[in-house]
Amino acid sequence: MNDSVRVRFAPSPTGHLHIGGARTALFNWLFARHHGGTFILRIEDTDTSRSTDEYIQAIIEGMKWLGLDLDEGPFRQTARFDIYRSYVDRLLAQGKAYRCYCTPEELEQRREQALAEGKNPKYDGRCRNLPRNLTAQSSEKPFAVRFMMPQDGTTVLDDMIKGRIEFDNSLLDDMIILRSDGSPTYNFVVVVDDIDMKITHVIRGDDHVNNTPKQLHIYLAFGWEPPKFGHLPMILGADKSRLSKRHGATSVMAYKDMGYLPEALVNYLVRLGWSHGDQEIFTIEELVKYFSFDNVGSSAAVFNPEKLIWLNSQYMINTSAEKLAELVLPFLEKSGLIADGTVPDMHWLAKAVYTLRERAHTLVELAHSMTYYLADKVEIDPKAKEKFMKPEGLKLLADLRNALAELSDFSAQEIEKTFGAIVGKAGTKLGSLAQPARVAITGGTASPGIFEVFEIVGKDKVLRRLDKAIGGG
RNA sequence: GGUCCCAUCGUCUAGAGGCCUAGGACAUAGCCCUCUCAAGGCUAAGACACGGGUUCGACUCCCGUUGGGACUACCA
Repeated sequence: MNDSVRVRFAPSPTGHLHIGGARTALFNWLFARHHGGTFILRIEDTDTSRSTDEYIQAIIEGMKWLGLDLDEGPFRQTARFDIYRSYVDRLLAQGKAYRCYCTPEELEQRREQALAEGKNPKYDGRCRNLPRNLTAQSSEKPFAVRFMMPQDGTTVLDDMIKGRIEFDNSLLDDMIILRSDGSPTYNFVVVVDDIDMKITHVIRGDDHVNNTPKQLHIYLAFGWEPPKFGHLPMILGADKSRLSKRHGATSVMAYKDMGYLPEALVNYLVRLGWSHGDQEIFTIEELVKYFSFDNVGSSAAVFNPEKLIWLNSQYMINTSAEKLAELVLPFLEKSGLIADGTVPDMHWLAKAVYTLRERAHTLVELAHSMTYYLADKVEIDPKAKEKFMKPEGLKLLADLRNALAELSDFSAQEIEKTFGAIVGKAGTKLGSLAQPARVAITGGTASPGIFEVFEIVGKDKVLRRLDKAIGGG
């Protein structure tokens, strides 16, 4: 390969950036970065009835969040209709395309009939051989433009991922390249644009494999050298059907809202179809360095949320407490634990986050688990109370409370010594004090080390919660 | 229906004809660590879809069967 690699991600803005699209974008991006090439975003909005500006923004936002930076674009196809028209005219003039006066209704009817008779619903080519003068005369009638496909022979696609694939030309339809409203269609514009933008490698989902021979013939008709193709296998849901909303969240930004780190999602997505030996966790630099289509598999992959969660927790553990504190802030505001606009003591927050980061799998969980650090009061879980708030425990708690009140240095270290002294005097194990203490301060039976928790909650709140617990609250 | 693609543990995958008694990761179970919960460590269970070839030898190559998926629009 050389340094002039140019690739594009070409979504249609009919929805948010979803998991499958994100992976296609990622593989394009990695390929471009690996080769020091150019990554382009092209918006395929020729279906004006389904495309919206809002979704264009959503797609850009999703890519930005994932860190897939653009070198060129976004280009919009709706801004290029004149260009496509001129190419259609060229084909028409050369007799490589023709006007079709069949109406969509007629076409649909014939299609259904063919299907009902078990025949191929291929266009019958009835407008193919209309005399030229007739087509000129009836130009006031609405027409679409069809591309004249070869009727025999085979077309070969040499795919970077799937290898050599042969197609029988007789099965190819004279597809419409220009609708009767004058707008061009996908299979045509994709070719014109890929040439126009000097795309060297077309990397897309393998739902496009069957489009490729049609597109190849358009390259041929213009005398253009086609780019290389790489068709990525699909991502499926747990039931092995195409990933959709039924399988849970599919939009990339939904994962942001659920508290995933973009690096974790990227790492997860890249392992769907690509591998580098036994390695599971990669930095972006490593991905760029190692990425190659030699290691891209050709079978579809099932999206497995559990592994994503594991990866996310790995990334959280390896993110600095300071950084995590910043990241969790919006989630704390969202959950109401911190009032909007209030700036907490970030040093304190980082300390709190540090104790929790290997216990939470997502930022949402992290924020939620900080309740007892941030809230004024905690609610005691009835089951925990019943199990640990027995007379012996309460007695120890009272001793603890009195000793703690004397502490001027309310640090984990001093707190631990205090616990030790009380337990030692009572001749019991640490657990018999630590658990009641945990329940009193956190409201539950699971938390980080109790000494750290005490320090972070702070002396005032600790004493107050202890008092309340001892008093039977 | 037709065309095309795909096929290793439940899931993601390693595997380039002998390195395979099929490796790793997630999930599951047990143990260890331990103030609880995690994290971490160790262990267990768990797969080459099936049938034919080719070969001295097939997870690996070929063919078929079965199963899954995609496409088959004046959608992209």
